[in-house]
Amino acid sequence: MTIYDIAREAKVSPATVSRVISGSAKVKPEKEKLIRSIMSRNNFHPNAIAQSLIGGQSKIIGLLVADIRNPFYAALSVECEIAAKRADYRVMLRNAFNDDSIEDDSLDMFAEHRAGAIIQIGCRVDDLVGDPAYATHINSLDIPFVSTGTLDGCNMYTYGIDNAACIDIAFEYLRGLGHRRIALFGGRLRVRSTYEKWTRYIYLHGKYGIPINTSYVQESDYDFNGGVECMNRLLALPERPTAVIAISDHAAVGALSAAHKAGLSVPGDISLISHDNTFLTEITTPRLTGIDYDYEKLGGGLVSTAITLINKKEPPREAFIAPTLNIKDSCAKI
Amino acid sequence: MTIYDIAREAKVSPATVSRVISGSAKVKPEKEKLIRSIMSRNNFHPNAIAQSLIGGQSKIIGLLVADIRNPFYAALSVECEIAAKRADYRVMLRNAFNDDSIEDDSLDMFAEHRAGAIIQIGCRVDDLVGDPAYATHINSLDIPFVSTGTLDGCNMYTYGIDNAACIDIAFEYLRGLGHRRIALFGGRLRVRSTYEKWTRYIYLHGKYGIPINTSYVQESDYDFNGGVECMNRLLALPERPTAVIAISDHAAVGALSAAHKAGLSVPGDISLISHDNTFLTEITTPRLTGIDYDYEKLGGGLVSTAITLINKKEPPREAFIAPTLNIKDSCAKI
DNA sequence: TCAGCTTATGAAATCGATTTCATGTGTGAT
DNA sequence: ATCACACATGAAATCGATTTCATAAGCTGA
Repeated sequence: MTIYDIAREAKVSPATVSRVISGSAKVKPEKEKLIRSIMSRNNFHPNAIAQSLIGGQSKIIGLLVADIRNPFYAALSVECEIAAKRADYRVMLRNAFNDDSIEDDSLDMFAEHRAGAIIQIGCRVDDLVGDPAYATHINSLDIPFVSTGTLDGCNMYTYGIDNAACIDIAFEYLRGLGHRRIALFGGRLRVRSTYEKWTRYIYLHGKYGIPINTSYVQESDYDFNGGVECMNRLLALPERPTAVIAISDHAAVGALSAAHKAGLSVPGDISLISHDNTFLTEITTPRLTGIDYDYEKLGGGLVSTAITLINKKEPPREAFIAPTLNIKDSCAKI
Repeated sequence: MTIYDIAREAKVSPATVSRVISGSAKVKPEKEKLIRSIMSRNNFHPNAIAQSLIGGQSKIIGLLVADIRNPFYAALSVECEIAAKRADYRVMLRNAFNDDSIEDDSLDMFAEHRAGAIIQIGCRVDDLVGDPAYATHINSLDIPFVSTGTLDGCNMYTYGIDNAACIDIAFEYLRGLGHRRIALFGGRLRVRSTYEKWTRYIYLHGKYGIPINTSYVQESDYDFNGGVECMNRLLALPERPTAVIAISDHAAVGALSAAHKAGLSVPGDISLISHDNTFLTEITTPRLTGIDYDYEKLGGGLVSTAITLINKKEPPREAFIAPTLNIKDSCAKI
């Protein structure tokens, strides 16, 4: 069933059918009614491929995430999908698994499908020291590129999270509860968002005249075992912290588990504050207090930036949403 | 950059360039070398849209899941994506969120993009009493349809999990540990997979002459709170079970939390066995023993069934993979 | 009633690759 | 030397929608 079949049945030209579908020009009401009835009777759906071919691009947004099994990416990708749908776009999802070749391959795949825009969350766009080859690759595609992160030398747009504000909120909250020995863990400093958090963490120590204990910053993978390892190292210190800031929920859950295993109570013996506020924070005991993001706003912002670019308008180069504090049960006064 | 540009530069016809790209016919080695060098120098990628238009269908498999934020669906969709890529197909993902209208809309969207096949996991294909309208909708698309579940009246193929075997394994394991008062919870009986588990659960009671306590089957949503509620109900019974089988990890985590809150030790006071073996089973204390699936095989089977159908071959109407037991720390001898 | 407009519509080109069909070239057999 | 056949290649049609351009029909006002 194509517009030609419909045109024949309605005794009009394919052009007229097309005009009814796209609403690009007026068609006599009786004809329109007839065409619409034939379309619905035959359950006709216009061929998106043919539409894309003539339009030069498809109504697809390529979405490249590090790993959808990570609840943070899952939550964000769902919001992107919903926002895209509202604008009549679809999402083509790929997982990069921190594998550079998959990342490159995904870009090419999006290009082959003539994606209108590409959104990337995680992997090489998060590196503090960007890979120039990857930036060149992205630039060569000539497809609008949007990310929560930044890649130097790349013609891209950022819609992300204010990382410094995350630490401000967490730090001030813990300080208000009386904590002075505060640790930061569960990420890699070579990742820009983590580096920015670390920078702010140091800055705040200076601001309040709190001496810095270099052992209080512990690097690890962003997962359960990373959290376990960091917490074990922190607990082994001669003067252990009274509060810890985890950079991801996944690592926070590991840290909580390690604390429990060491016989410590959270928040009785040590306070724990996390980032991301995924469902993981609800399934632990105690539930995890943490930095929360407006996922709908973040996903919506990424998508609307992408669509603005598709429409040849100029969105802000950079935008950062303000995080909030979601107080649950894992922090206490000292 | 199109095949015409390349043809002009190589002083050949577009047809020859196409033959090099698709390998559909022999081209003189020198010409082929020249064409390839021009393609790579210009970073050329064939327009997948044009290829799809002439081919009548795209190399896209539509993947419809209930909610990617559920770790079970995330794990499975990742495997589908990997398997699809191996066959040079891409996945277009949609979340249905148990909303019938989104489910219908997703089918239409896949049809508009001329997906070669559709794979659905969860939602209406899991209903014990299928929706005939949905079956009609699927049939009308004339696109191969594959699912882990079954929908009566629908021309579809099933590649799923042997649900009865799941219960066999869990039940036998608990029986071997000495348990006789075994509960089943964390799902809805109107969902076929859950119903099949429940049926087998009853059957096994008959087989071993164990009296059935109807309060030992507790229905709930497949999430944390569902698990909490079920466990609270089970613990309030005059004769509470010594072991419980959860139908999903998410509910199991809730049940564990509720047991802890009630001051019970797992597995000291009550044994807990789960299904899915997602990463959630690793982040609880104790880690959860449970029924495990070979996700790679399951995802691969769904995709290869789909691709077999795309290639006009006939795969098995139904196939079920055998689950296994993954013993961790949440079950003990009575 | 007719010039001058607006409005509705169809014919045909277009997007970029694939594929069929026809043709020209080269090879080997007789 | 000639015929037959394999092989490489180009011209042109094709997929299904959109869009431009031209034209016919309908309307307005002098």
